[in-house]
Amino acid sequence: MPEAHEPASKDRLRLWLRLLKSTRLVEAELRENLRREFGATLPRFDVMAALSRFDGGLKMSALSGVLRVSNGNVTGIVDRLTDEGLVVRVPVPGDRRASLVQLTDKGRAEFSRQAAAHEAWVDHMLGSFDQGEAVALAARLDGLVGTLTEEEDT
Amino acid sequence: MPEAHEPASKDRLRLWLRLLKSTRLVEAELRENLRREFGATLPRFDVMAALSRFDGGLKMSALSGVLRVSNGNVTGIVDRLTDEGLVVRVPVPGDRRASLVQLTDKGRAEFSRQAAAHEAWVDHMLGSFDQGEAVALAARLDGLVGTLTEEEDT
DNA sequence: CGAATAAACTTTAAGTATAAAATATTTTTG
DNA sequence: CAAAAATATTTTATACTTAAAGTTTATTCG
Repeated sequence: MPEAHEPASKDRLRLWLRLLKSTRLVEAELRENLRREFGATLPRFDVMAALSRFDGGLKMSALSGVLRVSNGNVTGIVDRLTDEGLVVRVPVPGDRRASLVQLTDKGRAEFSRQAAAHEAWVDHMLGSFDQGEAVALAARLDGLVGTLTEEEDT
Repeated sequence: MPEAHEPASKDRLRLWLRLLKSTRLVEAELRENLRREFGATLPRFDVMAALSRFDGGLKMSALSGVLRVSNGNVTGIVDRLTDEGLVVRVPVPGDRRASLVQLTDKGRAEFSRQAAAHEAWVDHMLGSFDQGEAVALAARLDGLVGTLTEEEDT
């Protein structure tokens, strides 16, 4: 009796566990580096990164949508960034419920230092992927993101 | 003047962002499913999964090592699993500092239900990877995990 | 033996995270 | 126009997370 193949589900599970483990390793290292080099955290970096991609700033709800974290969560992170003078909440004319979060000059300067270091850390950690492999795998994962986000909107 | 190639670091950064986004999407879905179907959470599932792989149980420190989370973190999760009657802390003969965490019968039964559902969810979400692709990518990521963990131990 | 060191855990403080409820403000509609 | 529904955000309650400090117990070694 020939050996049965393992079901594909087992291999997909293994793939998921590897994906999770590598992501967590990289994330932990980035988190630690941000803390050590800048006294910053990953969530704060993520918020600043999102704001730096949108001139004019983002509303709280847009921010939580882009980052895919809950509304209440963003409130706290923006509060702390505000305390540190890196972002400001600007009232939205015509809608007194909403506010626009923007990077301050200080925030922009700080973010560009952090972003440069961040890119270098990632480049080093993923150095075993040559450029072609990086492009190909990124595209493949983009496909996955596509199927996952379509489904969710159903 | 010919267009300069983008530096590899940009492509590695893009790869990292995709990796992060796909992992978070899958993780969020698993978290939500665990909550909805079992009233459970991912950290609790992870602890039970680790315990189920080691008959005889694990010491707190071993658990935090396997899961790569801090000591103090494991304390809280095990506390809650204990309250729910899914695990127990058994004293280690000869070392009154340590204790061995073990799944109870109830914990084992509960975990096997959750694990089956978990595998099916992952299989569905990663369904766009055929078996060969899953095996190949898992191997590639295993290599990445290797380089990342070597470095850290330096 | 006894002091110093190490090991196993827990506690604490601060930050991050979610879901759900509460608040305030628009917009829609009967 | 006023009641109802929808939006934008904050608050609350609970859980997870880490780093650092603290407690208790074991081990080492002078």
